[in-house]
Amino acid sequence: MPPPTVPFFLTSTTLTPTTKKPQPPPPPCDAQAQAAAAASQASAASASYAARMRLNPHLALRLFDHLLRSGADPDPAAYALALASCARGRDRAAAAQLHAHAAKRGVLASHRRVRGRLVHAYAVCGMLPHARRVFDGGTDNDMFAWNCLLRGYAREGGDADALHDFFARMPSRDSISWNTVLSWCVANGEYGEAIVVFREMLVSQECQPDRVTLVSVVSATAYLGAFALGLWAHAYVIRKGVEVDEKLSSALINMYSKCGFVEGAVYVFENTAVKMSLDTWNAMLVGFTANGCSARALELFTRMESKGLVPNKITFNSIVNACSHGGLVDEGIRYFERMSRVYGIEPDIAHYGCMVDLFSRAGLFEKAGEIIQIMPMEPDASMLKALLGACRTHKNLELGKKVGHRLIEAAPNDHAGYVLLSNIYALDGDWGGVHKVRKLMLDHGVLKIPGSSSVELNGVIHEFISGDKSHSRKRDIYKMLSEICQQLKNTGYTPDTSQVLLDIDDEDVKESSLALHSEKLAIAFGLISTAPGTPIRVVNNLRICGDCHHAIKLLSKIYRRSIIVRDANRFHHFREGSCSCGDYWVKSSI
DNA sequence: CTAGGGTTAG
Repeated sequence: MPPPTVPFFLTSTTLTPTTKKPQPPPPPCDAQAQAAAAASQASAASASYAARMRLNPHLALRLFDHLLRSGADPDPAAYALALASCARGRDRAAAAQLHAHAAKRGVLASHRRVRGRLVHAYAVCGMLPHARRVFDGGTDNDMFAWNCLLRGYAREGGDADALHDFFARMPSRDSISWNTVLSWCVANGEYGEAIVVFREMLVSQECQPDRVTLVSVVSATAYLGAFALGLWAHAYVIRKGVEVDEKLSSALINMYSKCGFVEGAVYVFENTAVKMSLDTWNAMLVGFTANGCSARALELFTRMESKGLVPNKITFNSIVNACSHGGLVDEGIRYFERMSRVYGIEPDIAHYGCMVDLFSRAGLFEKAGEIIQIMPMEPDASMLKALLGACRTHKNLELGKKVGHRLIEAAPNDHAGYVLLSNIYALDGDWGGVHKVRKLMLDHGVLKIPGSSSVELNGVIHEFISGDKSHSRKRDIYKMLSEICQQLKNTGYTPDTSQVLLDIDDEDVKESSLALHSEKLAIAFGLISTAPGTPIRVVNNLRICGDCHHAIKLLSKIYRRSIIVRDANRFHHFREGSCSCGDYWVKSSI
């Protein structure tokens, strides 16, 4: 809801509510009379209206306006309450007006609580320079003001250096200060940094980490796929008796899911004593879906409904995707229809995208086309990507070429369209087409993203890129790699060079470029640095390529290891020569 | 009831 451009308390002379939906509890039945009463009793009375003012920001500002109009001299508490309302209603203009009043009456200089609230209001309204000026006008700022300003620096689009600088200059930091920085790290993709900051927090001994701290830390380990760190964080929670509420339990479920350890997620889900929110259920559902446990996802959905929980958009997105993954076309249609019929949720583009994915993955391209026809919006790039991927899998070359060109038009800077389209031409044996696409890609200045894979060992993350020679154990790794290649050849495996899209004519070079894919390097490293039988967990930045997928299936059998690869968006649990994805998610190399 | 919390397919 956009904030009104002019504050109510300066423009309106009546007290007719302008908000369509007053927040519960309802506003007082006779607001006008109360406001008049408030005005007549002047500042002494303002505190007695505190409770009511807190409930409704707009009313609070109107009451304050009446105080001013009556010529009263509002006390600091009245300013503080009115400013809190500005903060809640994100009312920039009102904050500025109150600032002017408070400054004129000298309240600002003498009352740090008023100053703190003003810093707060400006910070949450995205007016950092204003917040800074008010803050700098005081000499006795409290932790509240410091933390509010810190939050202002941590806002979206803020300057990271300025944030860190301000944090470092704080005279002292409490858990809220640390948590503000940690959540900034997670929100800005600085997951490794989050771990570093958390370590600094522990070392500083300034304060105890709490459940909010742990949400950020656990989430960072989830993104990194840093399983040992994630386990350590969960152990820390248990050891220190950190309270696990529904947000922390969701984060833990998410962490175990994103590390490919579904049973860990289930453990947290089933054993968390707190009342679980819909988000907790959704986290578990997403965990099952991403790990290819379609049947368990469907069961969980049934359990949700029998408990009387009301599923939301995310629930349906996830459940339709579980159907898509499991090839359960009819069930997917049923859930999609149930969403709007039973729960009144209008499908958004993501839901239509899931349906296109569901149909096209199953080879039902006419059905996928119907969805695109009936939906009230234009297909987006991700929908075209799903469709195009399926065209490749099902060798629907004619449709694939059309969709491919459309995708490149829609997302010219995304390498996915070029890669998929050139795969389609390659399948058709149309090498001229392949080269044209490659040229198009170069013309647009689109770069291939280098593949990278990481393995965690004793809490340290070892990252490899294709053909990487920088690791300290590179000699051992490459020795292992050539042993691996030999073992693979003994089983009759031949490298699948058909979709290597480099401009390479020499088959040998193509083969060796495949052999040096980052996931193979990571697995070679995993095999030589962990005890026999230990599962190897690999985190990939891209989708796994078809050749690696085939090779890793064999390796899991040859070396009797379970190998868990987290891809750009899914998991592959390799065990005894097969993969949990049922070969449904394999993509070509790039 | 003064500040800090993640999650949605491909």
